[in-house]
Amino acid sequence: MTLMDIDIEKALHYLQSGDKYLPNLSLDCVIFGFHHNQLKVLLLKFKNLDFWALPGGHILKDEDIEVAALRVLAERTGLTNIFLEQFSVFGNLHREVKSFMHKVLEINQLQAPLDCWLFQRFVSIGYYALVDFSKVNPQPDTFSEVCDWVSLADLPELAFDHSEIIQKALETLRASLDKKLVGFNLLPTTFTMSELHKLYETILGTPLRRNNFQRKMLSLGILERLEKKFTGAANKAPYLYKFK
Amino acid sequence: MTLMDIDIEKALHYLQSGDKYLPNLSLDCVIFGFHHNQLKVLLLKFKNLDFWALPGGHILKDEDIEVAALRVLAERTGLTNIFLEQFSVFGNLHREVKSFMHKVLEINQLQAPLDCWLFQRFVSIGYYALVDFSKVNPQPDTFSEVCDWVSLADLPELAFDHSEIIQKALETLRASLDKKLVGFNLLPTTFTMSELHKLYETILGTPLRRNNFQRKMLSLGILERLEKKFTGAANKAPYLYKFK
DNA sequence: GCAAAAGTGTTCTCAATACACCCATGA
DNA sequence: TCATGGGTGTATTGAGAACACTTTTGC
Repeated sequence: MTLMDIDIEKALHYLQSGDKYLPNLSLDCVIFGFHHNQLKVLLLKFKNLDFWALPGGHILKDEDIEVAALRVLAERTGLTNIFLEQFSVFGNLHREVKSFMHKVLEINQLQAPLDCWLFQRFVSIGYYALVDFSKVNPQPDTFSEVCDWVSLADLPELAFDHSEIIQKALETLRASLDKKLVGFNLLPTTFTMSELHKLYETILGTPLRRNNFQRKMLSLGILERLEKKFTGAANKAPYLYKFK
Repeated sequence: MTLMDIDIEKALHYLQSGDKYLPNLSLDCVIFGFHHNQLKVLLLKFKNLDFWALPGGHILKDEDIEVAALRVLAERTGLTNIFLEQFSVFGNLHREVKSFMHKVLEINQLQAPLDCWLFQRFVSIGYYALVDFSKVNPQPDTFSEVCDWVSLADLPELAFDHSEIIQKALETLRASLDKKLVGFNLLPTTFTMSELHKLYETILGTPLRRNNFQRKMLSLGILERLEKKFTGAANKAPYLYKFK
């Protein structure tokens, strides 16, 4: 097995940068996107390990926690101005961060003292973000070889307790969909009713009657109807809408 | 002005116990109770200062965060087995914990080094708890002279950002009332429909039709009707109910 | 003309609302 | 017998579900 190189200098710098951040605290971002009628999350694959993980990070000592989350999001997606919401804190004693970190360092042949800050207990603040899939430019970090979208229906093996975190994020998203109308953050600025319909069906995991869905959405008074969109398909051209 | 004494030994011990806890992390508990048709929260009044605050605490290095919250609740109420839910994290850079701590120590003539752990930045995890008012036995802590119920409609001046925390807790409670049926945790094991009705009206802040409310509750199938309760009042005796 | 998908109309159902009425209780 | 609050009956309303139908588009 050949190993992927990691940037040793960057890695060592990271291992020694514990005093920049609030200790014992981390944050994990569940970044949702919608593409090809599938709900996806942006994940990182560790170099030389068959584990994926959520984009995450730490909070600078003089940084708002929300600003820290936005910073992490910007680093992984290239985007600013992202819809973002805190949804839960994961503070179990047995989150098993330490053993994963050991694996990551070992496989990459990095030495770290036993009292390295990364082996501490971490209480993690969970954020979920909704982005326009087409605008994202995924960027791996030092310890990951890939940063890519993964379908929620087909998640790989995840490190830490990140499966649980994604599950909880999804539940929060579902609950907020009707109540706070957050779904539009997953679409481009203009979209067809059919696209919105598919989005709702996918997130909620249940079929919704096309015609009733349309009436419901229109009755909310939050959509502005624009020109028609001619796709070349042999059917009536749908209107484009934008969110008011 | 005469000062209330504080237990110097306990206070000093507390000032030096920073290494027991996860640094930069705290938790605040919004404990709701219902009494005399009013929604109340349990607050502490600082000794020799005109500020009140939420019961709070820190997380031991080898303690689950939820266990820590239950420990704080037990210390202030004498109760175990409390309904408890995490609702938000407060991590603003400018929470201004430090200046309040200075005031508290100064007025009580306690010396603390400038690098004392209490002057750190704190990210605080907010929990709300619902308790049976009649079962609570409020216990002040070292730095407080009073631990008592305060009506939400009549809050005193609060330390830190505790007003904001209470507000957010109330919003969460309102949203959870119908969805998760958590309200019963605020009542004794048996109660009349009228009591439940008043509870809902008080929490939601809106009048609810008595008869429709009754039908709605009964139709949920979560109440068990028990014997009648004869109060001595000149009217039909209401049934007692208990939550299934 | 035809298939495919978009858009709208109409009925039905059920729960929430609003109103009315009867019942038990103690003074 | 009366006032008071508890409990139930019933008509009305409105939102959502289920059905049908018309319209537009490219082949």
